[in-house]
Amino acid sequence: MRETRAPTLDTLLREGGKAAAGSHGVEDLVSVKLWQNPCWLSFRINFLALQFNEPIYRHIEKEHGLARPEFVVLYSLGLSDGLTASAICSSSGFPKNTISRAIQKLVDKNIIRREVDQADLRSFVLYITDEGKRIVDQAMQPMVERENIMVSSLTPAEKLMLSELLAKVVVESSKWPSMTHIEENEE
Amino acid sequence: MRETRAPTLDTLLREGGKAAAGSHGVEDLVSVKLWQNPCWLSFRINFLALQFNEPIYRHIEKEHGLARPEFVVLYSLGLSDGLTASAICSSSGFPKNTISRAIQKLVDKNIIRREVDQADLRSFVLYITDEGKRIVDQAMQPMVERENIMVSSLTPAEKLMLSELLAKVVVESSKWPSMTHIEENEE
DNA sequence: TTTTTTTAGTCCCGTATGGAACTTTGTATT
DNA sequence: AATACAAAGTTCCATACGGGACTAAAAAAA
Repeated sequence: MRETRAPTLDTLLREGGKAAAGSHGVEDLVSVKLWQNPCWLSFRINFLALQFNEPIYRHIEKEHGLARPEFVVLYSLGLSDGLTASAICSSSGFPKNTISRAIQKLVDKNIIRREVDQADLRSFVLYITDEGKRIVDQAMQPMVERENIMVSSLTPAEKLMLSELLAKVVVESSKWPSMTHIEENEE
Repeated sequence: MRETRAPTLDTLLREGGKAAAGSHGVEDLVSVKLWQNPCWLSFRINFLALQFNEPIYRHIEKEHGLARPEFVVLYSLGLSDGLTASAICSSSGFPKNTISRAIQKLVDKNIIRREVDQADLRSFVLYITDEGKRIVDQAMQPMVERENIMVSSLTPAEKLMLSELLAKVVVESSKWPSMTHIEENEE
């Protein structure tokens, strides 16, 4: 009867939502990765990121001829015009050379415009063009739709809760240690 | 006074957690992407995935000489030994040629072992070796630690809630439309 | 049984990617 | 003011990646 003692928090987290889910539908290995995984969070997050990104970026590539880094730049400017390359880098996580190339392509395609920042001659300020706006607007629709589909099984209250919890984690992310030198077990 | 009417659900979702967060710490563009973004979910998810993956995989590469696809294979086998390549593909989202290459490298390094499946001569069953087990065990520690750091600002109840909500979404993912032919606005 | 279609995995190849070095400008230091 | 240091972008280069064609085996259809 030792088996019936209260489960640890770790176990609870790992098996979070298992009871509610039953076992229908989900692929075998997916359910293992869901319920028997010490890294409950990273699997869930990565899996969902992938499920979202893969079809969306494939579609954007087909429809607008933009690769992912290009669209990331465009999307960022769509949310906040007049950005600098490095701002886009740090908010998106792409390395600066990748973003640099993306910017050049977008400039060539007349989707964005680039002006020297008079306050800092090293950097450029980027502006979205009308053509660019047209593209983001159009590309946004499928993205929003897919998001809605993804959370369609949640109640409004649950959606809100999810949004808030994730936001909380994102906000705290600036305080996480940089993990540059993780404890080296072997010297 | 029109502005004071109740916000829509969309607005609530987008601004989920804003009140609680204040504006301290978070980078400018990050907070725009958090609070003024029609795609609240995908940004949060992608951002967190990145914050997790980038340092972890850099570390694994440095410490064990394994690229991301290789580690994905190894990790999968660590959770459930005796898998087939295609199972790993569909649970991880990597294309099969990438996984195939990763498997070959791992076999060469004696980290996994590959046997022909007698029941289906096309496929191979993969097994983790002792060396492989050693590596996963060792690589797991920093992953778990980083996860814990990521959610360290949440209460146990919140962690559990987050785990359950994400799991629920993952479980439903098998039912999402494939999005192969998104509504083509232009012919 | 024969034929057709799907599935598992590999191979080929062009390209996008990201590390590292480099240039230029701005900021700290002395 | 001179010197060192950091930051913004670009360029170079090796390579990992993924699309697509291909082979072989299994399943489905005829």
